[in-house]
Amino acid sequence: MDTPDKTQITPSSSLSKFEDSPVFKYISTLSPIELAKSRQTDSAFNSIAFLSPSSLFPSPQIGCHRESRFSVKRHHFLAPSNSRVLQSGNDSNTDEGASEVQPSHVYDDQVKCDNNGSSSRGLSSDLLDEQSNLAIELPRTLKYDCGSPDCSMVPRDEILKNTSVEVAGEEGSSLQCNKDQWEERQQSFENERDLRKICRIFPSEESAGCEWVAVVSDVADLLTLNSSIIYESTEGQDQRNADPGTTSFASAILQPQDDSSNLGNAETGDSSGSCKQSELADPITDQTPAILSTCLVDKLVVSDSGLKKDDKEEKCKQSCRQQRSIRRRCLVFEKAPGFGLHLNSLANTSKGQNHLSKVTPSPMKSGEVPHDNKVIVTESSPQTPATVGGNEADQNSPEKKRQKFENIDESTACKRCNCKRSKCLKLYCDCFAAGLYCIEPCSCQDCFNKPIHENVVLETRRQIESRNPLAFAPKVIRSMDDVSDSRGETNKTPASARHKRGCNCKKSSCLKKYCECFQGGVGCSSNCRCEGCKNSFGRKDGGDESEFDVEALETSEMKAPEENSLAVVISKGEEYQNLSAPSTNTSRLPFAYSGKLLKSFPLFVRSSPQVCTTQELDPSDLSSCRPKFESDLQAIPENETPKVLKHNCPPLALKPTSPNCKRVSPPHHDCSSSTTWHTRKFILKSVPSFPSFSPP
DNA sequence: GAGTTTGAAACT
DNA sequence: CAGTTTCAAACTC
Repeated sequence: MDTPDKTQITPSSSLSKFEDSPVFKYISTLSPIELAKSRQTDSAFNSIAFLSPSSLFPSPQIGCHRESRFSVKRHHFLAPSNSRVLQSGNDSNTDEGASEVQPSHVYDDQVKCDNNGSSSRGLSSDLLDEQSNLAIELPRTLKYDCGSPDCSMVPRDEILKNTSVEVAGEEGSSLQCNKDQWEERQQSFENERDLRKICRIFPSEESAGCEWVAVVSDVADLLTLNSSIIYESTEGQDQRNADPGTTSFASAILQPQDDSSNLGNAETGDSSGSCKQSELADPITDQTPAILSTCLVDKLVVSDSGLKKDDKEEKCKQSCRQQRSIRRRCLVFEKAPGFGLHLNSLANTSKGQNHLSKVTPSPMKSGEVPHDNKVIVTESSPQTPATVGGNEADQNSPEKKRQKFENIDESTACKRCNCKRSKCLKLYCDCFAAGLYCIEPCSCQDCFNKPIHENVVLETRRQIESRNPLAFAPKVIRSMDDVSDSRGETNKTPASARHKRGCNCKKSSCLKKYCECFQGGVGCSSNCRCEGCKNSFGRKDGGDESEFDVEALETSEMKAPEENSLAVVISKGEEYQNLSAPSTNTSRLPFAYSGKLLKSFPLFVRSSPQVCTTQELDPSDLSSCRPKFESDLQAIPENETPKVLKHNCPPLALKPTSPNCKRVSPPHHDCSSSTTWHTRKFILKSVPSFPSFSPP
């Protein structure tokens, strides 16, 4: 994407080639406007390669962080339009944009000729690869288009028009059409025809933003999983190339650094440009809630910005110099019935997320929800660029990975798999089970759970779900009424959570993490077939909260210390309602929460409304946190699970991981008493609130 | 770090 | 559905 060659390609050179072509000559005979024509094609290319970036992220949040780059973008997209006035080469920015665009536009023409205006679905992944950069950029540019109710912005119109021309694929001859439409644009910028074309192409739904995702997903065959890839500049391109067409747009957006060095420098010509990109980190963070709201009905966006303001600039520069980027994992689930995502992985992030605490989680608005079946999970690796930057040489080394993994786990509770024989295509693999691609921190071997093997992953998931439709469903669920399960039996764990299927422990007495119930921080239930259950969170045989004395909690804590923090996160419930409310239009299995990977996906989750943020809690507050009790939220009657999954926001099984949260209070009271809750608790609408932690 | 234990997942 | 095998995490030394 950021191949150095692009910058070397001067607009004049590529342009001259194109102008020398017979086609161009022919076209030029049709109109006196020549240069504009070629540029127009460039824009068209962008459009065709990435159908509806404009619609992709209608929500303002995305736009926010892209905004800083808007000027750059306008050069890319407006310059062509203006090129009829501008001379190429006059503006370095324009040059930059032209250099990037032009090579592809020729290709675009070829594609159009071949496909005769076919939609981007017909585009090969290779094309997308080549244009991935543009794909990232275009949506950013177009954020204004889709995000703004006001269409008055000239740049937007221009962009839309440019986009519409080629994207619509309605022209028999794209070039001819381009010319014609371009002339029309010349005559009137208010012409909405093109815009309406866009609208046809990208249904103007509130969730239109997701159309873009859908488009990408089409190429990716329903599911686009973008792993957050920590790559170096030399590897980054390879990596990107290795992920044909699957580069998550969302991922890219959430991760401006990817092209910061590219575009940022393009605009400014120096490192400062990239720094501007880095400054986007906060905006990105701020956007998180919005992103969540946009994608979260049954979509969870988990991402983080790895940069802190304090070090932001310097880290930015450093990262720019090193040309390092962290690509956030991004999962985009299209309408793939039965595809669920384990959000297990979402927990564990107490640290390093403070910056997110500043973010005011925005309850998801139904209108902000993109298409129903899209799930966008952007996982951000907790590592900051600086952190990442340390691992240049041996990232592939298993030991290095493990070390890194462990470091990550410590600092950010991010854990990845270590599969050796399953190819990470079985539920053994935590990553796979969580619906996530394996990424660099993983120590897996022969891993197929990567975007490059997307089809394999998808097919495997289908197979697994064909066997067990709930295979990717949450494993730990919270009781609806705090006390009753689907059969009316009483579950009285403090968190009212139970492992959906129950454990089958024989030797561990459900006191070790071998036990999924214990691991999930929930008590055993009648669903369990365990023997000698001594689950400190609640025994199968009726042990309940009464057993939750401090001693028991501490015991459990010591055995599963990492799970405590999340409990804090999940407390206070109003927003969970918010979370669940919009999900009514979801039709896909929710994220699945096995609980194992909760440690893995720290950061952004907290910023989301669904997942309470603990950022603002003092460590002391954490001490009053409940342990795992609440690590799983939603009570889903066993036989009703599918229904619930459809109509409710996916329960978030959050596995606390903070090592810091060493102290755990008895379930009933303490949390409230000692803690000023800045966090939210997650409670389903229909689910009574957690027992009040507040003093009576 | 290597080896063992454990129980879920997968297989038969 | 039950029994067995495979697998990777958890755990121990």
